[in-house]
Amino acid sequence: MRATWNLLEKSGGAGVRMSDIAKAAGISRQAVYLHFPTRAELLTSTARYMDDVHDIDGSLAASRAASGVERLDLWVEAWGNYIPKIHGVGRALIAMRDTDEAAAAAWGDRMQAVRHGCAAAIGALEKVDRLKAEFTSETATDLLWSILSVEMWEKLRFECGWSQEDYVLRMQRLTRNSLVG
Amino acid sequence: MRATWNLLEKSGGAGVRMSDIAKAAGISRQAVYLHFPTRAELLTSTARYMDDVHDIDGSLAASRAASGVERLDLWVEAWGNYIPKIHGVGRALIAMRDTDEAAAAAWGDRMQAVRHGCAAAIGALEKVDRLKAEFTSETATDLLWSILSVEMWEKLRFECGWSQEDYVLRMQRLTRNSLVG
DNA sequence: TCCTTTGCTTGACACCGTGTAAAGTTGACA
DNA sequence: TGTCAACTTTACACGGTGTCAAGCAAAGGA
Repeated sequence: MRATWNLLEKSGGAGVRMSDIAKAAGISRQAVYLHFPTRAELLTSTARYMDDVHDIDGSLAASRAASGVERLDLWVEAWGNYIPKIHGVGRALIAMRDTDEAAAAAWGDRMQAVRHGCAAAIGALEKVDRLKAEFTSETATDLLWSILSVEMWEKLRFECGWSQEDYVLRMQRLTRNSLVG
Repeated sequence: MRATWNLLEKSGGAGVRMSDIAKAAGISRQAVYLHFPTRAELLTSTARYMDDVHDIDGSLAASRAASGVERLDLWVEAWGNYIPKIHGVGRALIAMRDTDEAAAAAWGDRMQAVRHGCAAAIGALEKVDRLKAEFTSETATDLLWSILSVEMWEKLRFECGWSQEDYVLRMQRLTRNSLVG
């Protein structure tokens, strides 16, 4: 899993074959299949492993503790800064989605978890009556979740050349401007 | 190209093979290669063909004629309503990006054209001094372009279940709230 | 010491989809 | 009658995933 992680990180998630991973791990290609039945399984296991190492729960603690607009800000920051860490695996999983049912499900699950984070931030906003009137909590969550998607991050970071700091700052402003009333 | 179009439209852009297209067109798989050297070439030709049929220039005329905030609104509407028409081909091209250089370039080109549309809308906003002070025209264009990306449309339309009307309306509000001062 | 288990190795192969190649058919047109 | 263009069928190369089988080496218990 560490080999997978390394390769995906440096390649940005594309063009990493099972044989590359095996070579990097110092074992034969077949040996990889002794541990992980499919490529999708290897990727999702690696993702879980990365969550462990990065202590995702810990890094989201600050945002969970806050409330109202501050909570939104902290959530955007926390998740926004987590994206680059998982980006390699994410990209690989996203690429497999079209052809591989298991990959689609795995990535869908992870994104559903992110959606819960978004819903919680929106909930906090509603609690202090600062959610713009035009939104239901549902649609606001949809919007926040889409804005904070990995795809959008990729576009802004790589195609537009934004720095990570810029990204977080501007996403905080964007979400505040569009959701907070 | 019509066969390609049909298939990609009904499949949402995934899982359409050269042989499927050939069958749908009523010719052999090899005959397809007599007309289009590669899959990427077929897809991009189809995209151009669709632009022709849809008269993309015509449908953008209204937004080009307007100015200021109205121009932004009309641009969001025009492009937002064009996305579903090209979505099938777009998805297929996006999926090929990781492995196929030509597909990446073709899709990049098309998106660059969209970016010009975004830049023009931002320019119109600047001309009447309504672009929020926090933005350069560059970063505002980046943001508008990313918000109006096909990926974001997919997410809102399919994963969040928004209707096309909702999508356009809410994107108009979002862009106004976040860009117009 | 022998036997078994565990974790690997090598090598071969099936499947899929893209793309290439070659030889043959059909119909239009000069 | 001959030629050309569009197409057909058949076959194959390639790359990547996943499967299968036989074998090997080290650890550990009886």
